[in-house]
Amino acid sequence: MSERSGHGYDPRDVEPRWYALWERQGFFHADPGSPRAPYTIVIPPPNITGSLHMGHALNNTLQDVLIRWRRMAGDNTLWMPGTDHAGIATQNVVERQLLAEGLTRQQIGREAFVARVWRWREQSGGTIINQLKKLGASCDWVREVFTMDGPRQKAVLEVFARLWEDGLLYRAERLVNWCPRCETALADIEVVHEEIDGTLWHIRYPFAADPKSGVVVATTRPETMLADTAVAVHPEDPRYAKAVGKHVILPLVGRKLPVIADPYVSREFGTGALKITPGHDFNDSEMGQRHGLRVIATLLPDGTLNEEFLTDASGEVRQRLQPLIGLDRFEVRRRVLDDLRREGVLLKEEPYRYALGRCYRCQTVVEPFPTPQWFIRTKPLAEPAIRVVEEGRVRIIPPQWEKNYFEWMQNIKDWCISRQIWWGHQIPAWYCGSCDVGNIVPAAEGGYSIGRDARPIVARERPTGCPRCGGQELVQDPDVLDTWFSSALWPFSTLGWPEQTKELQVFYPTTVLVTAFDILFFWVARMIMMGLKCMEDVPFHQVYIHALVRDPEGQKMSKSKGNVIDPLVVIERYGADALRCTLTALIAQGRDVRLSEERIEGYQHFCNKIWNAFRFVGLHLSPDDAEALKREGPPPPADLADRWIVSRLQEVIASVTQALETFRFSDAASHLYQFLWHEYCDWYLEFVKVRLTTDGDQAAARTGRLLLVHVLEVSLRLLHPIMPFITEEIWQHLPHPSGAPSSVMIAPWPVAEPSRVDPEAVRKMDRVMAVIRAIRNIRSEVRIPTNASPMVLVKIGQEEDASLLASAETYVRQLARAREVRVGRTLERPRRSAVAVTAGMEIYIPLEGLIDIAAEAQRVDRELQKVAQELERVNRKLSNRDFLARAPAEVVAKERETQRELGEASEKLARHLGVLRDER
RNA sequence: GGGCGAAUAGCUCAGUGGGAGAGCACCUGCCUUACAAGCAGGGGGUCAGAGGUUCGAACCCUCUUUCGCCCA
Repeated sequence: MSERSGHGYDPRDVEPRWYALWERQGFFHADPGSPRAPYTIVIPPPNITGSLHMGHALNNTLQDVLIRWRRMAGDNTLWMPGTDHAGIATQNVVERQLLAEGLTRQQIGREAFVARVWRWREQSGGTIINQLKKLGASCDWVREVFTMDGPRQKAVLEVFARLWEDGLLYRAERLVNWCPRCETALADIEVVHEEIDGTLWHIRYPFAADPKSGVVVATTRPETMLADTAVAVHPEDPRYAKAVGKHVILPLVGRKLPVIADPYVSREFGTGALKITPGHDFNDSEMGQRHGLRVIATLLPDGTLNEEFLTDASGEVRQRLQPLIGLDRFEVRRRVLDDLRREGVLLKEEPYRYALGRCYRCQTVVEPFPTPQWFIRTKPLAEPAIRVVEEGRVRIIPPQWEKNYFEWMQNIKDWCISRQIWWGHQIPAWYCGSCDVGNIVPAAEGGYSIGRDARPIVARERPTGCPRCGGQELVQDPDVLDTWFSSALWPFSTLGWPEQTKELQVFYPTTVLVTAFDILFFWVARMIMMGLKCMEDVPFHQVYIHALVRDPEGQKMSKSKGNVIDPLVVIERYGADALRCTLTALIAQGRDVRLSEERIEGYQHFCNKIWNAFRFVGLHLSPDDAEALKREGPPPPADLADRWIVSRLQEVIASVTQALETFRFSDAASHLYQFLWHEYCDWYLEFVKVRLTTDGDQAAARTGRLLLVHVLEVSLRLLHPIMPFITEEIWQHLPHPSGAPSSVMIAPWPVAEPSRVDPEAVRKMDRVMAVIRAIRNIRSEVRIPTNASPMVLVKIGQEEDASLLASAETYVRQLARAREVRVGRTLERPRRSAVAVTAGMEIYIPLEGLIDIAAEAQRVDRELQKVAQELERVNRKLSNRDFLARAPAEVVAKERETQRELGEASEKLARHLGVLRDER
């Protein structure tokens, strides 16, 4: 890293200082008693095991931009913070700790384990909250909640009971996605599918009646054959017409399987014959139901082979397969393949690409597994949730996500909500130890499991007795709820529901939810369903869906790839403002953010630019100036440059505000970047510098100093939501009227004043700047030494330009480093001078022998070519009769104007080129 | 297999029918007292390809190619 020059902006001591002050002053706190319009955002609760990554940084930066903007705009803003208990993830963390001590959770028991997780949460669960503070997040921290705290537990119990009472919950044995490592069921969407290069094995199942022939099936999971209960073919497949109705013998096991016909079978896949395993495959399970097939589960919850598949096997088979019992399913696969090979029924192995499902938490390959679980009937909840989006009561931004939402909602499956883990909301269902005792199955280490046909007693609190038999021995369902169950209640549980709190009344429905697209189904869809069910109203009016942060090559950032950019490191090195500005500027609707340190460095430079502009402004501001600003506010413009910058400021206020209103974060950032750097610093500050350094009009110089402060002050307010720290640091140094707010974060959001918009000044300054640019261009191209001050002649085409250039003469002279600027309608180009044509004016710079005339002729020729090319295009257009007849009049008029300008420029350049060539 | 999206300067991306843009990178010249983390100037594009609609297409339609994501 380069050495700091000493003039740079150093965020490291600035940022923590202001954050502490804001928090201490209570600026983040929302008052439900306020009469102002509410504006609410609930934070996507970060996982307590988490540490701030770039996804969080992006997501929370955007929320903070919105919240800080609306707070300044006068809304009663509530940014509701909290954390998520993250069932499996948190349990995994604490189990790993136990493992390091040589313990398992089963050894210490459920109660001690849960106590230990709570202890871990007290110590480490707040890490990410402190990291959010470093980012500058202005959450209402005194309201911080947790998905497992008392009020949130109460909300979960209430919703569970209501769903039960309304018939939207059921407990049943179904094939579910099972993670053998976590030993729990997963919801369908918690399974991540990944294409892999695998193998398709062809296995011959001999006919029972004629073992010399048979049916060849193809499978990617040969070990599941142990649980096969049929072979299926397509009813219209001529290859197998004679096989249907016959029986085959399952190799290795010896079980007799019927050959059934089902139109579900694809004739193109493999051999056209499918082995059917209702206990280990979702499609087979459905087919099994249609044909009344037996369900055999060959695995234990940990993925090892059990003995069930041998129930009807002969003693000989039983003995032969005994060594497989207790082996892991993938080892079983290897052994089964060996055995099949030995028996000569493994006919073919072909490479095959297929999708493999893995646990989204631990990447273990999931296994379809029949177990009793709790499900939510989602269809009745999904219908109204679809409707509110169709009707626009919930707006999804950008709207292309609506399609995905509808697609998923219309094909929604029942939601498996029970998890066989200990950390989470334990299911509020009890079973009677008297009349239902047969379903309470003792398990290892004093635990128990609940049978398939148990009769649950659902209640908001532990029932005193069994409502059926009065029995007193009740045991609670050992399962806990899917973490997303409590997250689905977040928009109202955080506000105190089911209590009818003031907060709930004022801040629900929330205004906008900001989240990444990857949890649209996990979270957003479920919040809409639950909000409508429990609150009878939408949980939020708008959902802003943003993309993911990736590395410069577009790869997902991950620790294993080593391409992670740690936001905390970035904040330490470049400051939170630089990071926030980068993320805000790079986020474009629907596109992933490709983040590199290089980009962040660019916005660090922007911080530095603003800081140095402030240093200049501060340096020239006298105590009298400050007093005047405090007393009277900004002065009226003294000249054209003043009118120009004030007018441009109004346009920036309007465009930044509009960008934020339409969630175009990057537009807001780039408008401010462009204005502050390329208009305020590059031009206005230089104009004022001219006034300050020449012995001219002292009043005009003073106006310039005051307007520099004024424009900066307003810009800082516009920039504050994106870059809260540096704007506060500078804002605090600027003079403010007495009674002004004590912080920029509670200062009013700027409002554009139409009366200060001055199109004439903008148009005129554009001409002045064009002249300066043209002179600079010549200087650079013909290599006039930097310290030389040549004479400049400007031949004008319209009288108005005479007064314009007269009034701006010092600006032109100093910013273009000209000794003298002579303006006239009838000026002749001096011999041996450089020439430029711009804005209808001709600019001559006599070069007194320094010039290489041939090179200058070449330069002018290049310029002429460019103009001629443009002119050619316009001429072609204007000679098209159809264009003249059919294009709108204003478009034609504009083209005519362009034609006139280009024509003049071209003619002038051609004339000068001719003269230059003669001068050679 | 179904769906969605993308392809514009070396890179990252704006640009919803009427003069191809920005940031970064690159080249040239400057330490000009706010800023070298800077200033001034400059070069650079068959808007993936083909066809269509239109007076006019980066933009609308169709097809093709390539890439990404989601669902099965």
